[in-house]
Amino acid sequence: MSRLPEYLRALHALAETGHETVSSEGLASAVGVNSAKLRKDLSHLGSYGTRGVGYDVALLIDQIESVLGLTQCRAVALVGVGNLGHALAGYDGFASRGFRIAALLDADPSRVGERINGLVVRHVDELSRVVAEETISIGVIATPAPAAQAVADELVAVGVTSILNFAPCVLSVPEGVDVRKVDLAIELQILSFHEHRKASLTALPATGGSALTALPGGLATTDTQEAIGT
Amino acid sequence: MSRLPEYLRALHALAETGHETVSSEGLASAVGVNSAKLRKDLSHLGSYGTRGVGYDVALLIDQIESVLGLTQCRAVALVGVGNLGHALAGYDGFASRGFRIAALLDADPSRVGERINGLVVRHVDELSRVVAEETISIGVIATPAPAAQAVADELVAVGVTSILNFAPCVLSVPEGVDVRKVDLAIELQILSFHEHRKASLTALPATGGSALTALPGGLATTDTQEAIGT
DNA sequence: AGGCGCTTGTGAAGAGGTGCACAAATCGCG
DNA sequence: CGCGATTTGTGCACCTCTTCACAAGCGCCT
Ligand SMILES: NC(=O)c1ccc[n+]([C@@H]2O[C@H](COP(=O)([O-])OP(=O)(O)OC[C@H]3O[C@@H](n4cnc5c(N)ncnc54)[C@H](O)[C@@H]3O)[C@@H](O)[C@H]2O)c1
Ligand SMILES: NC(=O)c1ccc[n+]([C@@H]2O[C@H](COP(=O)([O-])OP(=O)(O)OC[C@H]3O[C@@H](n4cnc5c(N)ncnc54)[C@H](O)[C@@H]3O)[C@@H](O)[C@H]2O)c1
Repeated sequence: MSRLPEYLRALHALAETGHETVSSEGLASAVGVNSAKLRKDLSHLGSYGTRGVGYDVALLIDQIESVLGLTQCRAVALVGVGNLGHALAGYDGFASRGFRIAALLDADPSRVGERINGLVVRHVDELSRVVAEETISIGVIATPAPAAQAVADELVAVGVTSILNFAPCVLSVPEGVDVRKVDLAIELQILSFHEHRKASLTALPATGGSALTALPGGLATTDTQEAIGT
Repeated sequence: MSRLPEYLRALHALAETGHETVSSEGLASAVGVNSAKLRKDLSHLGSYGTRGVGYDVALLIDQIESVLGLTQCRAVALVGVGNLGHALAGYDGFASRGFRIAALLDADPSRVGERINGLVVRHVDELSRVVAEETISIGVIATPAPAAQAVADELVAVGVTSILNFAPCVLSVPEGVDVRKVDLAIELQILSFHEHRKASLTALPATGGSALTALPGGLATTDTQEAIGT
């Protein structure tokens, strides 16, 4: 389930504020989901709640981390240390979430050798050597779109089976390889769509505007978080 | 539909390579979705295809952009010009997708005045003035998590009704305000989950591992793109 | 020990998305 | 002009995800 990481984040926050147990209601409202859904999700990984009491925060964290395979730190290789790659390499928030940036790779010779956050940028040709040194389990692509497919192919070739892609393009990968993409422009466009719909609804409350703006309520934009709390 | 932006991106790519029309099959495979689903999506915004021929690329681009409200460039305000904010501010890929970064805001006085990509960083207190100058339709939060809620409140207070949040936390906003979040650690954790599942499946092909790893096939991790093409 | 309030876990109903398969429509060509 | 090839648009069945509602279980208080 893709919601498990969100539960995990909320649980860590609760643990830090001293809570030892949470009710499904409490955790659900912290994450912004229905409490029944949360209970059903949690029940899929076994029964770790106590009726009448709730869930043991620490125990649940362990359980979720175990299911997510975060029991030990996972090493990720970052390919493309440009604008965005620099930000990612300099980000210290991954460590606490179970990840360690183990290698920085770039094709630009003038970038190779640069030191960022204690890591030296290496040439992308060294990829196979890097993978041999470290047990890389995830590759992150932060190169321009035209180079992304080639980089993905290289990652797959050296045995990486999970890729996070920031380039705005679709990657072709063999079966068994997982790709997730983050495209900020798409996020903005989805917001733009809602903005557009809100605007035309207030402008023409009765008649309705174009075909789509007249559609019922909230359509289906994945992962939105609309109107939580006050 | 959250797939519309993806279609749009693929259509732009097709337009650049000279295609004047596309069949649903062609476009679907470029995006990595079922062709029937694509046709159904497209039929929701009216009939703009010609049977026996396909869809007119240019016309379809116009239609989708119109539905998404991208007919004119939308102005976005970026709050938090740190590590990640710099990368976003320096990114030139938004313009071609319908967005213009119109303002950079930060709370740190030592950052105020800095010039990035032709824009001057202004103090976050000037937010209301900035919104008055420009018609800001989207706010982007790239501050540390503890500051994110306060920034969101300020954005809402000055009339912003769409927010893209990079801070790893849940935002509370009043009804009518849309929030989308991008949490890279969550993306990595979802990949980690699949990685973990793949590992335990190959290790114990018959017995199956823990409760969850024994679940059927592909679970439900939103937005994955698994094994497309070869 | 017994009862009471609270919370989990889950069956069942509902809603929505997905994909197949096919009729309707259009184009090109003989 | 008619026919076949091609492709759209969609009815229908299926399936997953969501949500409600409630029984079962647990702890605490009397
Ligand atoms: N910067 C952002 O805020 C932002 C936002 C959204 C999307 N993106 C996307 O992220 C990607 C990177 O953006 P950026 O702004 O960092 O671009 P950039 O041009 O600053 O950096 C790209 C880096 O990739 C390296 N590179 C190019 N080809 C390579 C190859 N074959 N192997 C290894 N490295 C290679 C380049 O040397 C460069 O250092 C782009 O696809 C962009 O569309 C960036
Ligand atoms: N850098 C990354 O690659 C990365 C990756 C994933 C998530 N994030 C998240 O993005 C956010 C920003 O990350 P970062 O690395 O850029 O952090 P950063 O510390 O480098 O930058 C944060 C910026 O926000 C400013 N700020 C703080 N409080 C503010 C306020 N109230 N109003 C306006 N500005 C304020 C700070 O002055 C600073 O310039 C964080 O929440 C982080 O968790 C970053």
